[in-house]
Amino acid sequence: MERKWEAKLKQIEERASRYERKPLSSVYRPRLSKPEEPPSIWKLFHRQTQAFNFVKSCKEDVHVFALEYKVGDGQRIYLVTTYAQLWFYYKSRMPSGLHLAQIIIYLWKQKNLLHCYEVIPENAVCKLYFDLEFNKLANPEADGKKMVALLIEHVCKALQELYRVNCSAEDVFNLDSSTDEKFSRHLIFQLHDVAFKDNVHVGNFVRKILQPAFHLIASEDDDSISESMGHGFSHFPETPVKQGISFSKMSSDRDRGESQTQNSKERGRLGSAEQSSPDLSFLVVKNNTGEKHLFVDLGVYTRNRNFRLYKSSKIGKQVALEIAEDNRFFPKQSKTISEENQYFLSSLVSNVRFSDTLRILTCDTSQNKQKRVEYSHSTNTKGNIEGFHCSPYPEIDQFVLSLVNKNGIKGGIRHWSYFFPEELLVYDICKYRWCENIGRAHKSNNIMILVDLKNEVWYQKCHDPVCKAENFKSDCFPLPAEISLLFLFKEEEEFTAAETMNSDTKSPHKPPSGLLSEGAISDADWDNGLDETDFVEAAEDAELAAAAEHGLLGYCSGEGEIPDELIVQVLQE
DNA sequence: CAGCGCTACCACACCCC
DNA sequence: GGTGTGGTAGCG
Repeated sequence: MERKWEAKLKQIEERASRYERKPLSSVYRPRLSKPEEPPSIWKLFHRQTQAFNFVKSCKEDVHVFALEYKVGDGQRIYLVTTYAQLWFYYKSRMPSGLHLAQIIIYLWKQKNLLHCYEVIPENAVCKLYFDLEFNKLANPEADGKKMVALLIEHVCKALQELYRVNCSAEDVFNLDSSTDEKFSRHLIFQLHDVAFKDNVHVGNFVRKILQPAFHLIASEDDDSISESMGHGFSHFPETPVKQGISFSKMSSDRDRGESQTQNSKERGRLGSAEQSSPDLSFLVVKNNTGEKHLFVDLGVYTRNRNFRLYKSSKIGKQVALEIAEDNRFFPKQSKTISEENQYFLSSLVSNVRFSDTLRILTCDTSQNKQKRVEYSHSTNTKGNIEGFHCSPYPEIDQFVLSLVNKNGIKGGIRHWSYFFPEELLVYDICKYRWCENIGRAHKSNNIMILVDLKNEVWYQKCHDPVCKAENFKSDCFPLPAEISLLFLFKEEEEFTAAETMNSDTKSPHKPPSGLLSEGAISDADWDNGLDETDFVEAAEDAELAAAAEHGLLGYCSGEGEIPDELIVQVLQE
């Protein structure tokens, strides 16, 4: 494979020098992609923050992926694209009807997607996921499949007890990346209309429900396992603690006869209410130095965690994540999306489908709970969220503040609530009491501003008993376009449309234009970001882009040649 | 020219018995 | 010896 690419590289270099000798003419030719087609986005960045900044500036539903590109020190670059486009290049089958130039681009992109990771953005809603592993040689008696099944059972029970969420092994996408030496799995839970607030909350949840297992590895000697189980800990203690902290805390609690700390008090209280701890001894494995560890890797719940994609391998390794033998999750059949694509989409941790009934689960640590009183967001029993001062929608907060800062009165947001089914943000306003109903400010009652995200309007109500009695609601006013969130949902539709276009069922003779054409340009565009010092390069890029327009986009006219130096440049990176 | 976000670990200072 | 801090190698 490597040799083939070296040969290809040489070929491309030769062609590049040909172009240097005989440059392309600069006749303008409009691009072929039709306006209604989804725009192509394929941008590479050296820095993660640049990639995320680009995502922010981008109207389309794009995501950040990390590509490993150098063997050894795990160096990564960041790709921003849509799920649909990524899948187009990612899937192994070569689409028919491509020109040579397009095939080269296709192959280049595909080669660079072999070691591809999803970046799970911090503060982004995501699925529940697990990274599981143990060394087979150090644990000859361990039955990996059985351990996975027991873990899933335990997690489902916990979801039911803590959040009243129903699920089973059929909702768990089970991916295998095992080798002869290592048992390795990824589990991605496909909960219906339920997701976690972000992956830090997922981590808190996982630590919380695995806490009974921490005692088992905290003990130095092997035979104290059964003894340390009998302390009456609850199934899912109130205060999830970090693994590292919990070790020392637990052991010191035990040493002191366990009574003083708040933690142990809580455990005692809850412990008496619950039955004895579940037996999580199946989670304890040994590493190659013989130390006890958990089967569950707790290090994968950090901010912007890179999580390897379905069908990707680590650089320098052969084994990719594939559907496990004992996987029991099967995506819904779709006419427009291939089964493989469905699996791919299901494997993405931050690919959460929005719906009217989406419930966002949270799980805080005890430390964060204190902070939360100050910043205050909380999920009530219905799964709606509320808080003080600022909502998760800063743009809307700003807009609401602009409404209540008028005529020298400085209004503020006292409290907000978000109602999922209605997609309604309710702001309790302070200091600004102007009421449309009475045409003046109330003397002692506050008003509310309601933002209806579904219908993209806002209106005013108030707490005054008289206004309330007549169920007063002001006229609706449209939200300013820039804060309208409808695009979010529109994009869901667009995304589906894009899927349809790129699906395997599409006419084999028509390559998804737009994807290839613009992608070719963006490839060279190692986004220099806002680095003005690079204008020389930028000028070169512009030339190359022009070249690309002549060559690559000509898949109908058939005269196209690849803007080679561009690809050579990228390949050499 | 160019990854990121941690945790475990170590060295050291400071404190108290 | 216990505890807190600050810097860093190295893991995931």
